Amino acid sequence: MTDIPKAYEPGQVEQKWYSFWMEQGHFIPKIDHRRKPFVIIMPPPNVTGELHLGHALTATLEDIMVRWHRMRGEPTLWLPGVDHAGIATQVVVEQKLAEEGLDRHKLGREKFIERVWEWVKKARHSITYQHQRLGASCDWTRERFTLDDGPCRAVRTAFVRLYNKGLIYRGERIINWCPRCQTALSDLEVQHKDVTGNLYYLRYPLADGDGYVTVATTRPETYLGDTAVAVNPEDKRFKGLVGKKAVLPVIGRVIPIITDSAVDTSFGTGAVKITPGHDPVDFEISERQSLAIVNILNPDATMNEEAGPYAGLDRFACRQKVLADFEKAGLLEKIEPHSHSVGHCERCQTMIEPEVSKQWFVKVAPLAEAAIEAVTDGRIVIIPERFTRVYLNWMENIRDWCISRQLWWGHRIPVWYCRKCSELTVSVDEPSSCSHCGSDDIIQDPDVLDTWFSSALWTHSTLGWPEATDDLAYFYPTSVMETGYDILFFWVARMIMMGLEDTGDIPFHIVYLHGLIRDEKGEKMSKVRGNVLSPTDAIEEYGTDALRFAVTTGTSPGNDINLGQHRLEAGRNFANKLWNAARFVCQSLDAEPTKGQALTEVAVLARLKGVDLWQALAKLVAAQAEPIEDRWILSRLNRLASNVTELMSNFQFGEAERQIHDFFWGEFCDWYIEIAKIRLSQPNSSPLPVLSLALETTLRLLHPFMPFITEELWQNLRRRLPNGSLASDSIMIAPYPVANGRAFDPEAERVMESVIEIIRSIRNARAEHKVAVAKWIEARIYTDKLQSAIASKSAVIETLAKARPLAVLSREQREAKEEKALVMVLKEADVVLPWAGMIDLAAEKQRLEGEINTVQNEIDRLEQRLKDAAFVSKAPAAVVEKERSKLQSYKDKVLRLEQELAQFS
RNA sequence: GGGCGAUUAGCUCAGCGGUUAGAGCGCCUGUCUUACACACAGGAGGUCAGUGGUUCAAGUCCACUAUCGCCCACCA
Repeated sequence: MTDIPKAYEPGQVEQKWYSFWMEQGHFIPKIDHRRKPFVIIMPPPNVTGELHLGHALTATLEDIMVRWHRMRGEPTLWLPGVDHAGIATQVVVEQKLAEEGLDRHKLGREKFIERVWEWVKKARHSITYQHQRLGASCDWTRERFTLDDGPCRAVRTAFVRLYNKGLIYRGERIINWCPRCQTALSDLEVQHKDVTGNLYYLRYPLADGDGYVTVATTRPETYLGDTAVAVNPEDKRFKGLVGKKAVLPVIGRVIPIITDSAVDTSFGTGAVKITPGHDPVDFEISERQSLAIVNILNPDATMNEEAGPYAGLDRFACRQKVLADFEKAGLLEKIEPHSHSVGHCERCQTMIEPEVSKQWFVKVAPLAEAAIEAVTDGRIVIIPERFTRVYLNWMENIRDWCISRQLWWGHRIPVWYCRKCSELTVSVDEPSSCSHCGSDDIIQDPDVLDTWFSSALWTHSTLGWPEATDDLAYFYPTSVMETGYDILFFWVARMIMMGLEDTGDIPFHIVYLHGLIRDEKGEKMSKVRGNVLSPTDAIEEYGTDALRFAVTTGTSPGNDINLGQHRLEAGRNFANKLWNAARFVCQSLDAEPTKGQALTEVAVLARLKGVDLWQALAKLVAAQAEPIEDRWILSRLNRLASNVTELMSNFQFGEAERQIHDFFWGEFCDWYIEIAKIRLSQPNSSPLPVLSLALETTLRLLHPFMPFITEELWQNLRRRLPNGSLASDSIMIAPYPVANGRAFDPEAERVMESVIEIIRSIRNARAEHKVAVAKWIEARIYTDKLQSAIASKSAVIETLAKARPLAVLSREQREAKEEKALVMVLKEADVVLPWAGMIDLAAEKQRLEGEINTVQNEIDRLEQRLKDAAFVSKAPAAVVEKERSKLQSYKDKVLRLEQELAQFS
C-alpha cells in the first residue's frame, strides 16, 4: 500500500536533499537592489581539525536564521569560511612533527609552511563536509579562507592604513612571552590560573655595609634582573634607607633604593624588588623612574648571560639554586605559603614570562571610542543584553594590542627593513626597494600577525574590501553576528573596531551570543575528561535534525547548554513522530478512493481566484459550521504561526521550536489525527484537506530547525497533492507561514477544549477504576450551553473514550434522584458514569468535597481581588473581565459540585 | 579586588509583569488500539534558594544574603 518505511532513517535522506539544494542553487542569493538582504558571515572555524559541538550549535543557529529569512523571501547570504588560526594550527602541526622526531627548525620555514598547507587542505575538506552534514545552507561559491588573496590584501591594506595614521607602531614594551611557542602573545591569549606558591623574603645587603633591606617575592630567580628596590614615599619605616644602595648577592650589582607611590605598604615587608624586564608593574615604575632594564632570559626561558653564574639554567632550576645560595649566605629570611594567579599560554599551557621585547602594537584607544559609541547609541545591539556592559567595560579599559608573533604560519607583517639606511618601508604590495633611500637591500619583517588581526576584518574582507565590490555594496553591513560569548573580546569587539575604521560603517547590526555546550553534568567538554561528543558521531547515531533539535530546543541566548544523550534521543523521537504522522497522512491520501478530490476542487477554485491554496481552504473551513475540529486545528495553527513569527523576530529560537513541537505532538497528533481517523472510515466529509494543510504548514514552520526531515516529508506530501498545489519545488524556498487573524476561532477552541476535557475525564475514571481497556462503558453528559456542539461530536467521544451508549442531554433532563453514579464536574459539562455497584461512596464523597474546597479557594481569591478598587480601576479592562468570567464559571462549577455532593447525604 | 550568571518537579532545563507554573528524561499503573513501543492512555511529583521592597498584580522587576559556576584585574 505504501513505500514509506516505519521508522525515519536520516542517513539516506540527508545526503539526497543536501545535494538537491546545492544543485538547485538555493543557497546562493540573488542580488535584488529593491530588497534589503539578510546576511550572516559565519565565524570561521580554526583549521586545526574536526568540528566540535560548539561549531554544530553555531551552524544550527545561523542556519535557523538564514533559512527563516530566506523563506520570508529576503535575498539571504550566509558566507562560510575557515580561519588559518596561526598559533593554534602551528602548535598542532608541530605536534605532528614531534611524532616523527622532527621540529620546525630542522625543516626550515619554507618546508614547514608546506607541511602546514598539507594539513590545511585535509582539515578544510573535513570542515566543509561536516558543515554540509549539519545541513548548513551557506553559499559555498563565496567561501573564504583567511589566507586567500582577497583577505590577505585586506590585511595588508588595513595594516598600512593604520600605520600611516600612527595607530600601528613598533616599540619596546613588556609583553607576554611563551617559552614553548617562542612568541609574544596578546593579553587575551594568556589564561590566568591560581597557583599555590610561596612568598620568599630575601635580604639584600646595603652597599655601605650596614645591615640589609628585605624584599618579598614569589619569583626569587628574577632578582637577577632587579635594578632597584622601591618603598612607598609615605612609609616611615624606610625613611633612613631611601637614597641608599643595596647590593644583589652573588652577582654583586649595586641598585638604588627609591620611592614610588605604587608600592603597597601592607604587602610583604613594604619594600619591593623592581624587575623592569620581567614584570609589568615594575616596567611601568622603571619608565617613571628611568631605571635600567635587564633581560635575564633566553627565548626558551633558560637564564642568559646576564644571570652570571646561573646562565644556562632553566628558570625553575635557577630558582632552586638562587634560594639555596641565599639560604647559605643567611639571606633567606623566611618562606610563607602564598596563592596568586599566574599566566599560562592559551594554546600549550606553558607558564608565560612577562618580558620586555620589541614588537608591533595597535594603539587601540582611538578605535575603541567609535566602537563604544556604535553600541551605546544602539546602532549595534547585543543579545543577550547583559553582555553590553561586559563589552563596554572591556572597551573602556582597553590596552594596546600586541599584534606581532614570532611564528611562521600566518600573515607576514608588510614591513621591510633597509639594511642600508635602516628605515622602514610599509607597503601593501611587495616593494623592490627601500622607499627612503632606494636601496634594494631590504628584508621583510620575519614575524606574522596575530591571527585575530585578520579575523577582525572578516566581515568586510570576505565581501571584497578593500575593493569596492558589488557584494560589499549590497551585503555590508551584515545583519547578524552570531557566535559564542567566549570570543566577545577576541573577535566581536575587534571586528567592531576594525569594521568602523576600515569602512566607516558598523560591521553588523545585531550580535547574538550563544552559550557553551557542556556535558550532561554541566562540565566543560575536553579530551582530557573524555566527555567529548563529536557532532558527526551524534549525526550518525541520531540524525542531523535530532542533533539540531537537541542543541537548540528549550535553550536561551547566552546560557550554557548541557547536552547528554537524553536530549539527542528526544530529538530523534520527535523526528520519528513527524515521520509517522506524515506517513499516516500519506497513506490516507493513497488509500482514499477519491484521492485528493476535495483538495483538487479547492485548488481549482484557488487558481481561479488567484489566491494561495491553503488560504482558500482555510477560508472554506472557517465558513463551515462543521466539522468543528477542522476549524479548531486551523485556529490553533494560526495562533502557533503568529507566536512563532513573534518569537523568531525576538531571537527566541528555542521557545519557537518548543511551541512547534508541542503543537504538533500534543494537538495535531494526539487529537486531530485521532479524530480524523474516525472520519476516514466514513464516506463524506473527508479530513484529508485539513490533514494535509495542517501537516504541510507545520513542516514549513519547522523547516528552519529541522531541514532534512521536513524536506523529505514535504516532498512525499507534495507528490500526493494535485499538481500545482504547492508553488515551489523545495520547502526551503516555500513561503514561511504567516498568521491570518481571521482564522482565529475562539468558539471552535472552546468546543474542542470541552470535548477533550470530557474524553480525558472518562479515560481518567476508567484508569482509576481499573476498567479493562477493551470494555465499552455507558456515559451521559449534561451540559447547557454547548449541548448541540458536543452532541455533534458524540461519535468522537464514544470512540476515544470507549463510552457507548453516550447521551448528551441538557441539565433539565437530568433526573433529580439519579442512581448513585460517578460524576465528574467539568468546566462546561457534567459527565455521569452510572457505575452504582463499583463505586466507593465514601471515597467519592471525599473527592467531591476536596474539589469543592479547591474551587472555593479560587473563588475566595478572585472575589477578594475583584473587591479591590485598585485592581478594578488600574488593571487593564481585559484582565478584569477575564477574572470576572473566571469567577462566574467557578461559582457555577461549585454549585454543580454541591448538587452532586447532596446525592450522598 | 571588580563584574556577570545560575538557583523552578528526582535529573536537565523553558517560562521575558496578568488562568490553578510547564517540557524532555526518569518514576508508578495499564496497553503491541490497523502512523509511530523512538509509541499510546492514565498517574505521582514543585512554599519557583532565603529575606525585604516596588506594583492593582511578582517565579518574572529592584535590593540584600547564601550556595554554585564563569569572566575580568599590573595580588611584588
